Amino acid sequence: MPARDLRAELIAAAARLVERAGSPDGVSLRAVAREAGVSAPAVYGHFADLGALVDAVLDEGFAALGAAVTEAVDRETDPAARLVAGCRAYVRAGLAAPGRYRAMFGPRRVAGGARAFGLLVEGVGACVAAGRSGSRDPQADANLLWTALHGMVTLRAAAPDVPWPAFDTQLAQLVGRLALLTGPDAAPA
Amino acid sequence: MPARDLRAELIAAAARLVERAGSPDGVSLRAVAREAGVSAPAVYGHFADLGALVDAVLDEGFAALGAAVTEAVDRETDPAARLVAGCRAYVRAGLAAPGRYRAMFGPRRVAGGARAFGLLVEGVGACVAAGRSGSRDPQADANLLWTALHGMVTLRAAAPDVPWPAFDTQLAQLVGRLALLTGPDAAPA
DNA sequence: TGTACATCAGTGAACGCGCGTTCACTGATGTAC
DNA sequence: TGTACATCAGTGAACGCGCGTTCACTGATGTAC
Repeated sequence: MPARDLRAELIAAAARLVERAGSPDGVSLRAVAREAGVSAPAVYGHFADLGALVDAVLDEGFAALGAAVTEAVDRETDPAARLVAGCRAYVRAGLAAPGRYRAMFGPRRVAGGARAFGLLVEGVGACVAAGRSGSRDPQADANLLWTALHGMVTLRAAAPDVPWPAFDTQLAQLVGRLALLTGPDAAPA
Repeated sequence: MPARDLRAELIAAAARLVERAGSPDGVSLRAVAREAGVSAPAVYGHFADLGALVDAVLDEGFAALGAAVTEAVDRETDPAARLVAGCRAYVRAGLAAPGRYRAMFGPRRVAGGARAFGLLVEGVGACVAAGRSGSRDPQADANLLWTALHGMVTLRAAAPDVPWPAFDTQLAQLVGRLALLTGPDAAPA
């Protein structure tokens, strides 16, 4: 193991700047090097250019998002509870690094989001199979759900001063109504 | 009336660049001047600096969004139809200039969004009063709705290549389920 | 109507700055003998 | 163990560029007489 892993340090430094800027623009290679305490040309030893470095930051973001959701889902057994837990983890993970999340779903990129969507389709499908959801089109309803979760992350991040409704309540209502859950996890009112 | 209204032309040019960049960063004063066919110092005759010019672009965006929603709502009489029409207009207007919409809800700013939210609360309240919605908390449900509409704009804009469900169907389902509509505009499945 | 002048929106040149990228270099680490 | 050398990650100086902003200017438009 080397004394330091400059590649990882550069990604971490760039992630901090992306987080601050909420956008890949406005992050400069020189600023990343400065943040990492290293000269600017040192970056070229690890990344072809600034674009590759930012790509690495966003890829890591998608990996973290997927891991958070998977981990949360795996902690539950009941299909509806799994769906709710996964959705909660998605929004929480997004809001834990809202600037990076925003950049992940900015112009170009996004490809990594498809994995999260796949998990949602599965989750809704499992609820239907268990008789816990009235969905007649799990794919379409998972789409509604993803749309709403994405909105929850980005709108709360954009306006942190607004007195938003309680997080868990709002999340449970979105999932309950859009995934047409029945039983204990339904949240009609 | 002057031969040309450079102020308006600068706002229009800046709006084009914001649209292209999807972010206020990455738009430079010199680029705006170039786009407007004018020298860079000419900008200072109309705006204090680049920030003020971008602010004008975003303010105009909020005004356009509000006008589109109001106009659509005014074309309907039935409360549920008004709500659906207003929501549809919101998403359509956002997707008509997704880069600008994204910038409007980026770091700082957003204040203009409160007006749209107010219209939504009114709309849900009117449905409740007319017995067309089962909502027991119109404010909270309007919040859910705004969250979902915002997600619909930003997620579709971020991933235009994804085969999204049909626009009107998806919109009607979101509104029907989140505003708890009953009757012809309900969209349970 | 014709001339002299004031106004003022927009210009072109210039400034200092941070940027991405290149290049020859340095100096620490590891290997060969 | 000790010395000579190869490797190679990171440095510092330099380049050309687009940026925001300033300044004195120009030249068209409108007014006064």
